[in-house]
Amino acid sequence: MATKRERSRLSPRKAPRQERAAATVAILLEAAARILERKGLEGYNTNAVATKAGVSIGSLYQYFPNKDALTVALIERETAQLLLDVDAVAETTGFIDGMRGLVAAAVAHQLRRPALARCLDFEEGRLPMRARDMRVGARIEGALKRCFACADAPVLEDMDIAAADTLAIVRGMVDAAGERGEADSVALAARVLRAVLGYLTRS
Amino acid sequence: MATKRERSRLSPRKAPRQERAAATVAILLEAAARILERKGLEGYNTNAVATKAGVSIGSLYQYFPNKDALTVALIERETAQLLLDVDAVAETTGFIDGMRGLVAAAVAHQLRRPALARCLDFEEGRLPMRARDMRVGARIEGALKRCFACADAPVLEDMDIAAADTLAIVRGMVDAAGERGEADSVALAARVLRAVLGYLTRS
DNA sequence: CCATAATATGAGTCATTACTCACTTTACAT
DNA sequence: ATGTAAAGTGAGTAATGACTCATATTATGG
Repeated sequence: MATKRERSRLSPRKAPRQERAAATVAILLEAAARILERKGLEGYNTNAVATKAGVSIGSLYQYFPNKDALTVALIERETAQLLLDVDAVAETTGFIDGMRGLVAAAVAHQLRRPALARCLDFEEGRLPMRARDMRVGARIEGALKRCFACADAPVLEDMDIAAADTLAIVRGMVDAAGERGEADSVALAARVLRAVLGYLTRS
Repeated sequence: MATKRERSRLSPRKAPRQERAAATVAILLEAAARILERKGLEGYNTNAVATKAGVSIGSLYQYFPNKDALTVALIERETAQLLLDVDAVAETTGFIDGMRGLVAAAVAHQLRRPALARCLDFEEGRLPMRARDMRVGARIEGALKRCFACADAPVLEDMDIAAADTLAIVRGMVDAAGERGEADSVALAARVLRAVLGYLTRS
């Protein structure tokens, strides 16, 4: 971590106008992802990203004003599908089905690229991301609370705490599973659902 | 992260012989802890640690051959009490009491210095620590499995998976609680125990 | 074609940081 | 007292890594 210069801008420097530029941005993001999952935060630096992308360091800084902006863009790319899945659960009616859907979405997300997800989770905690409401965790908590409001949901003392705990259980379990290389998402989702329902329904 | 030199030695360079030296080592470790919990991994560097400790950088390297060795020593200092507590549970007889004891130990550990524990957890995953068996997680899993073997324990399909999942649930919940500043360890321990027992006893 | 904007390049700059070493100071044993 | 080993010092070294900028190449509209 050399140079602690401006780190205020987190949004992209400029949008790519031509298809060529869009491709460059995509390649840069994928290179960043690969480095993070292979070398971890330790080996994650902009020079390495540019090299791995086969793009000059100057091009990287055409689109991202600084390293954190690149990280944020990657977080957004990685969580896009998860957020779609989470929002889709809003359509579901019923407590159990809702919970099953949310758990399945979280498991699928984390098992897609476990090491990457873990690094980005850590970075998200450090970055001054835009409004808390936009953060992935907060949006999942919102979906959880909607499930808790279903007619067939168990009675809960404090929905906020229940949502936070549920999210923590899911994150903890899928994170650990990803780390030890577990790949069977069906079995994992079943166990996570068991833990979550056990927590929520136990008197 | 400048210089990627020798990082093989993880044990202290030499033991302090005089009381003065032992004090210096202790001060260095505490300075490292404070920096980690205030500035995170980002601001954690040996020069800063030495300065905060009011000790010269040279002295730091008298006792720690490299930065990782310092981190490892800090991990050992921080987890010492936890491991004592975990081993003490071995005396307990009975499944429920054993689980209660383990959960209480984990909660107490993480709430002691939440931000620090989180950083060290992350670092432990990266460091080539001595034998897996020595790692904190592995030792807790061992204690869990001993609980699972109690006569009054629920029947479990796969103890290894159950232990790993249980540890993940505990870690996830206490980690999240620490992050959002929850301080009531009794309430937290109760909820964690509920989650764990819910997971283990649900058919 | 040509003008202009968009995109791409990469050597170079400068701050940061892990770590060394020649040296001084302090404590202890005899 | 004094020799010796332990402890402490901090300026300095070299590597690293974020980021700039002058310049070159490519695309697009007229």
